[in-house]
Amino acid sequence: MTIAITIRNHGRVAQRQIRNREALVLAGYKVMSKKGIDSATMQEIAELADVGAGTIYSYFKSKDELAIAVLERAMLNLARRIEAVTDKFEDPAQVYAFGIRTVIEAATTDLRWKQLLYRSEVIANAMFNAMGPFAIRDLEKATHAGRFRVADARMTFNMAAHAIVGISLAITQNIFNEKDKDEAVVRLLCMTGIGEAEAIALANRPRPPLPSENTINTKKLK
Amino acid sequence: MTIAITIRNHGRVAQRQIRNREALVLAGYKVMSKKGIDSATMQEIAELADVGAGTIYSYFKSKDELAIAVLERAMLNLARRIEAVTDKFEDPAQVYAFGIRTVIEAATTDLRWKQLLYRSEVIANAMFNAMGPFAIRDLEKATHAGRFRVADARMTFNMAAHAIVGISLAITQNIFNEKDKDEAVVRLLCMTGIGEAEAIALANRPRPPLPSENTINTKKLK
DNA sequence: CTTTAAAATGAATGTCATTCATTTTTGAAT
DNA sequence: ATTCAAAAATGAATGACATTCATTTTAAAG
Repeated sequence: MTIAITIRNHGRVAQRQIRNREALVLAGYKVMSKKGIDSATMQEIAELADVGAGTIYSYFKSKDELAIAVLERAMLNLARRIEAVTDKFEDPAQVYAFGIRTVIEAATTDLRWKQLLYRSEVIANAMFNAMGPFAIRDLEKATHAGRFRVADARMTFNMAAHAIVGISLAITQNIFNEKDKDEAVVRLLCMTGIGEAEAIALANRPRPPLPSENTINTKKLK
Repeated sequence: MTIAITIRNHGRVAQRQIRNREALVLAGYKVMSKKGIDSATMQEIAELADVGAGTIYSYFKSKDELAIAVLERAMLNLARRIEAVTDKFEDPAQVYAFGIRTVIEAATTDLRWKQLLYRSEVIANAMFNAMGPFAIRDLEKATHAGRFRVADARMTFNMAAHAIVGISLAITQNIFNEKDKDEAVVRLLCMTGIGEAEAIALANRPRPPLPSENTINTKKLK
């Protein structure tokens, strides 16, 4: 009897927490993507979420932890949109190539992402955590199919994530040109051990358009 | 007459400024490499340099600008020590390989570097600025010699710098193992377009020891 | 010995992230 | 309905710094 009650209670609390947590992540995303992570104040985020300033700290240990959740949410969302397109691809190598290219495109084009790039170790880690499961799977598939030569897919994507954030940041700061994105993709593909010629061929394949943002594909990773 | 006076005066002032600026960078390096960039306070740096807190701001616009100067100093120092060894190498590809490997080693082994890794976009940019002239030259030489296949050496090293910082940070956080450094070097070499087999061969060449830290080689880059 | 402009100074300011003593809400139990 | 203890929420207060700026110090030049 007591057990049943406790369980029901726990269920309720957990549900409410999740609802509020998501509201906070959403508010955090809105403020941080408008002003940048550093300039976003906890006060403003709390106001937008319509909670007290202290409340955020019941859900996140620190502002950085909130930022991580915000970034992972954004990354996961993009990963799913990518997945919806690459689902139909034959060549696993092309799946990876499309993913990389699309992320660079988003990071350098979307004003909201630009604001988040500054703290690059945070965003690269979020990318690794949220997109890693997809990217690592693709790297392994492609290696298995003999297309790539990757000994440690996890490491390869970890390094790729940092390189992607770095080059995206440099492009938004006009250190490199918009046109240089193709060459950036080639270098990232080279990291898979296929050599330059093959990387160029892969980078030049045509890319289908991405589904719109609010098409939230909740399908699980298999 | 007036002109002569002005010039002499300017010369003096400039000389003094340089001396103090370097003292500040040195103090900044000492404090930041002990406590980390964020935990280092301007107050403590000023005290160590024996100047007032406000004085730092005559030389650096912000704490971040000081951090950049600190990091570039450390990078340039390491670049010169690397240069002293690779001077004698025959294969330009090996010069690049040695440089990469040595930087990863320093970043993951030296306690002072570990403290600085956290702000990865700052350190990656410092690496790009301070070591870039050397690394880009090596990439171009190796490409010219037909060893590498790099279309844009600047971009390749920009991305490599971010990947190096990223993987070094991950190793210090035990996300990856000390032993994984070899594979990291292989991936960075793959970025040059040579393919995995050749990258592995290059990464496995024996490495001579680095000259000690206080051997300040001021020889210019030619 | 003045004058003057450049440098240095460090107390004061302002901006948050974070904390924590109170208040409010919740939901089972009676 | 009412009570009650635990869980959440609250937001004013705190503390930690980066940065500023009105003043003081320094030093070159005449």
